[in-house]
Amino acid sequence: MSDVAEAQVEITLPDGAKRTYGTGTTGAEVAADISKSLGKAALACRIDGKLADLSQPIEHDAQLAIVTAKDDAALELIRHDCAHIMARAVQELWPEVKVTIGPVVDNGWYYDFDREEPFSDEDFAAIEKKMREIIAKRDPVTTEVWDRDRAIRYYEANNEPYKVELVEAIPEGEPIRMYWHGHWQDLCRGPHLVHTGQVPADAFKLMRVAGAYWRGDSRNKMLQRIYGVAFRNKEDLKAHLTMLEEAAKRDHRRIGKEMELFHIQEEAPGMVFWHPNGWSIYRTLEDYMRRRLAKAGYKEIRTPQVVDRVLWERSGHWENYRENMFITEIDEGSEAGGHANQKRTNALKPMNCPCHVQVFNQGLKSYRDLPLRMAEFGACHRYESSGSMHGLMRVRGFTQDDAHIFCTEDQIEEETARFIPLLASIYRDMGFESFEIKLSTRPEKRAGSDEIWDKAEAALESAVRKVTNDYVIDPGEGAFYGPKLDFKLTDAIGREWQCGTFQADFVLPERLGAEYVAADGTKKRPVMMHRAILGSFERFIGILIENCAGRFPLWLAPRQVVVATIVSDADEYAGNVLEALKDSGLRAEIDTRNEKINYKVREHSAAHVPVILAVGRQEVEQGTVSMRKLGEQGQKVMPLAEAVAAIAAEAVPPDLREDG
RNA sequence: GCCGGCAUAGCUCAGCUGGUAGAGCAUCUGAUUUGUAAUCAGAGGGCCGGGGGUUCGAGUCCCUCUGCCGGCACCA
Repeated sequence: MSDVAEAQVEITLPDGAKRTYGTGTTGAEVAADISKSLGKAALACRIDGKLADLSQPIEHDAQLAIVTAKDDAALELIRHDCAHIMARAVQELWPEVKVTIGPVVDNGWYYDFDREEPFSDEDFAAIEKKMREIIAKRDPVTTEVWDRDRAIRYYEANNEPYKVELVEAIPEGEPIRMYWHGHWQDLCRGPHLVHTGQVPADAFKLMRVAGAYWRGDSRNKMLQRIYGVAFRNKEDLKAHLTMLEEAAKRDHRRIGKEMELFHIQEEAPGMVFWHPNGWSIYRTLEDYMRRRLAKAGYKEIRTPQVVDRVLWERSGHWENYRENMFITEIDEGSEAGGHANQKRTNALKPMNCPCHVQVFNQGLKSYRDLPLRMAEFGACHRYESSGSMHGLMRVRGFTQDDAHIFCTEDQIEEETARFIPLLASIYRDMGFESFEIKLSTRPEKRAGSDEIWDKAEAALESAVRKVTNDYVIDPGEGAFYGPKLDFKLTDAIGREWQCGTFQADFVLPERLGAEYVAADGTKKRPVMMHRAILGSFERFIGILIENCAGRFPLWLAPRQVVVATIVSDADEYAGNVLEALKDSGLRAEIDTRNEKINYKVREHSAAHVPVILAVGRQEVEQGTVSMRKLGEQGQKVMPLAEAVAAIAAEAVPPDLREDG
């Protein structure tokens, strides 16, 4: 032991400087040694790149970096300590509450508690106050590594059953780290700040309380989760709260109401009533997709929405998906006098694939027909659980931009390679520049031989690589019937949405007996590729609304132009302007109300109308219009024909533009 | 489905500890003919989400159903 005590470690700092200390020195000591101010500012450290407590002894030569408030890691530390400080505050206020886990999440943290009484908004104020008291105390944060039995006994003695479970779950060989924030104790991986006073007292806020299952399993008890946000300083917190307000303003449910796009009502939860403005967007989008798919070699079809259970039994949906299906039962034959009350059970289709196989199965298919790309704007219904519905984003009745590609195993790669650029181009046209690709590979429980999985996974991956090396693999996350690619796009405020998908299926063609005649004259099974780009029209329009905050690009805007009169003497001329716009295929409306032009401009601008053409006496005399574009200050007076041509040119859908 | 919250005029919301409803915007009517983000005046408008209960009396308290909101779970 004495050898060790005398031994020295060489510490290399980020600027390359080397310093020598006794073995077991700590980051705190080194920081204080470098300078008094650094010693004070130090929050934590990195030992050989790994974030660690300042109090952690350094036993070997190491790279050491001191983490201060400027460091990116500081935020995470602050949030993590907030979680502990909040848990301590809660237990000081209500000692009977049992603590569980409290990780850092985007912008803040949460902590799950087991408490009989629900937390109320009033409780939040009390908890925040208590947290500030704890911060003001500047209680030191200390840590020890305990052995498992001791930790378990400790938590049993303290009546913290969840902590006992957590300790038991820590894998052999991993340290069981106990932390104290002052007198209050928690099990934690760490690292933590040096003392509670390093958390800014004015830069955190408790946001909301929500239910959450213990360990995320719905069979377990529901706990109460308190979410909070924390930042380096008051200004950042304020900026974040402002950002949340801005995000709320682009909520598609709110904009949908304001712009009269759609509504949903109690008698049809999760089903959309599209209003004229919303339906205009929908149809414009559908027309666009129809052109894109036709150009990409897809044949559009249409299949029934109500189908006998027999088909669902054959496809496997009856067994695996029934609880998500709308089922109808009707009496047949009772009136005809035959067998009374024969029941026939149908289901509303939750997916289009079985129907598409039926179309494929009509007539004998040759290998020369493959790949066969069968597209449908398929109206589907799924009985989604009541708690999962959300505006247009998660509904029970929706229409997919669905297609199935029937092909040979050898064609999977080529079809994948065709699909990805099509998807990218469509996303770009919709205003989304970037997206992520995820490859999900074979799960434990699966159908199909290893050979075919090997082949399909390799085909998907190789096709992706032709486009980009920027993709992630999610092992074991594939469907039981085949591997898949998922595509996630990023919207204007940085949120990600999974829309596109490209999935191989080895099972359904088998179950529904799809086959083709191969070149050698034998019958073979095709592989089926399920694929969608938008996902569903409903959800995608929801995403579009939030992405542009209701200010649609001209080609998608439901009302492209409003002609607004300044004086009633201009009414007749305004009518002519309207006709000219409509003749050019533009969606235009006229506003001859007895209101000031200020009023009209304000109202139509608020409604996100892209172009307002104001006409007064001057315009009538000169045959001009005064054009005002949304988002721009001021206006331009120009001859009517010129204005119409300019607007019409801008309103051409992106796939039909000359400049491509 | 689970936990918590919410449901009042077309919209956004107020209505304290129970005493048969109120504002702004919108709508309608009238005046005003107006030059680029709100002209003025007046009027109409509500089974207070549905059902049940407590009470002399319920928008307000209790139970229940439905829907919505925030999460969680789900999303072969």
